[in-house]
Amino acid sequence: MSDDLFTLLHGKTLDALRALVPDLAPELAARVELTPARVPAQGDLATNAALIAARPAQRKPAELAAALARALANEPEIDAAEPAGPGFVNLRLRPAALQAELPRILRSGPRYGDSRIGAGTRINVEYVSANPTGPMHIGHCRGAVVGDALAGLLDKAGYHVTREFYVNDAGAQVIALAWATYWRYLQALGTPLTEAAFSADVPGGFQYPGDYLVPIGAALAERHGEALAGPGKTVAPSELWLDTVRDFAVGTLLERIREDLASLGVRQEVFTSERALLESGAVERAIETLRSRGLIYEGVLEPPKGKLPEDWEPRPQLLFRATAFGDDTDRPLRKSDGSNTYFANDIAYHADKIARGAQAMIDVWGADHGGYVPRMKAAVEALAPAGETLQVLLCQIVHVMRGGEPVRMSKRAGTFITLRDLIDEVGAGAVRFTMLMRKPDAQMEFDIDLARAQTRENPVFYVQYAHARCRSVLRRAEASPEALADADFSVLTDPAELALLRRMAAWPRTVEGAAQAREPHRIAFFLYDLAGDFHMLWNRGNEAGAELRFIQPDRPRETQARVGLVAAVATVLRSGLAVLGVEPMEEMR
RNA sequence: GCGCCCUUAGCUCAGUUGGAUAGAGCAACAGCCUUCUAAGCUGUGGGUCGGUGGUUCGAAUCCACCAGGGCGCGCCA
Repeated sequence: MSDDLFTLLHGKTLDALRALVPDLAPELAARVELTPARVPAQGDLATNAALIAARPAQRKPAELAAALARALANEPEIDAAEPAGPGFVNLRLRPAALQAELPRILRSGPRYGDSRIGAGTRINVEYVSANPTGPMHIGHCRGAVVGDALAGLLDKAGYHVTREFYVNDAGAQVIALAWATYWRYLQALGTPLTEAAFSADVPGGFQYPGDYLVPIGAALAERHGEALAGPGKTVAPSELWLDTVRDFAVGTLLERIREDLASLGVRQEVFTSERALLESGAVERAIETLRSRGLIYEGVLEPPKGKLPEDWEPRPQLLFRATAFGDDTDRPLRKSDGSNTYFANDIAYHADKIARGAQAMIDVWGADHGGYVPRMKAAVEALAPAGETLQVLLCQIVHVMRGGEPVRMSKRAGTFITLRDLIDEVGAGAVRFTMLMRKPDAQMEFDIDLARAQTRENPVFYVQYAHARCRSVLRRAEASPEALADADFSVLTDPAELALLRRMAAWPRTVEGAAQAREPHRIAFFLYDLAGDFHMLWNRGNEAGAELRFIQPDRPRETQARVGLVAAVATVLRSGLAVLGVEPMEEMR
């Protein structure tokens, strides 16, 4: 835990409660909360402690609350403690207690709000994990941003985070990619071959007609000349070229994906190749592990309820007993042609993550994979030698809006918006922040015009503007945060200043809550609120009389304290933006 | 037919894991610049938290049923 104001007072509340109710059960103590007051009339903080403990202590909540209030009122940080409502205790802090948070912020710098709730738990966050069959488009973007911000959040909360990308470079879709690239290669050699004519030769049907493979085909032609083609630059047997073309196309596209991700500020340190995993025999090993636990059998599944696939027929299959772990049905591991299902590969992949040391895993997926979650969690539960866990975050669909109209996208028609286009148009920071202003399990509209707007409507701008204003003051004041930490902050007594202090004091608590809930969007909302508090105080400095201007040459004591306050705001804003992976702006003119 | 997600102000959305009188922004109306960035700030109005029951000191939050929207439903990824 951090040693911030909230944590300190939460501890004191629990101590006071235990003094009144000595045999308080730990699970009840864990439910005791200290939360910011909803309305100013209730003071600064409120606790539900008496409500939680009243029943086991066989006391009336209001009476216990009164006793608790009397005890807490003696604490030096607390100005007043009063029982309220059905059994709450409202606490009013001494301004000094809030002011004391400022030196802590200024001395901690970007580490302010760091928490140890993660306790160094090795947690693997896997996100994006697109097929390397084309450029990143906007559909991949939300998962990339949410995963990356979640990783940043968990890192700040004291977890040992691994950021991972699973490269789906095995299976039918990369074969299809190889064929499409081969077509572009033949074209680069000068073979006049229409898509229709070529498609007839492609097993499983032609895919990936997009132009982005043209340069890759050309590069192959340059590197290999006619060596991969048949006589007269025609289609050669695939044994001759498939591996070469596939590896080259996948490698090239993956490199491009990494570049796109980097321009979004996403940097995963681990890229795991599905194909390498398969070639290592990992799938067989994982299945053997499950078999040794009696969780693998040969069986016939019930037909799915509702609409039946036309070619459905009962067939014995190699099955994983997912129902033993809460799934609706057992799940197949082998296809009818004898190859492994994607699920089988994924079991091996998660076993691999565990083998590499992951104690907890988070997968960020698109909502269309929702039906896959129970079986994957079942598999991890079945594998986990030491209780390793899997959580899956599903990101709902993003609808892109421009000029008030939905932007239609079709991969086939090549009208999808690439991630690169989006970043070029609105900027990486705005893309990230905007994506994080929604909880991931709700569908969202991404309004391109709004993300670019320079008004309060646009939260990114609003937060950046607050930071730029802070920096402007600090440039003028020419003071270092370290020196400001020694200022006399007792002059900060205006309600607007205290509100800002209260907000910043809630930062460590916000980090912990967001990390535990796996909800990075809470950080974005916190920053938006903090920026609002700051803009308000700023404008008070423009009022007649200007009592609250930060810099007042004839009042050095006030100036020192207020510039310290501004430095703290800048620090917390930077700290929050860093969690979200957004670069703070020094100036906006 | 079944499963998962969503439904909160005219619009876009929060709601601190069950807390007190449900909050922001936009839009509407009324104000604030000789000043540290007015790209900003202040105020006013606006609600049957989709519906009905239940659980308890207390429900937007948990449970059941219903309605609407989205996603998915042997061997695709």
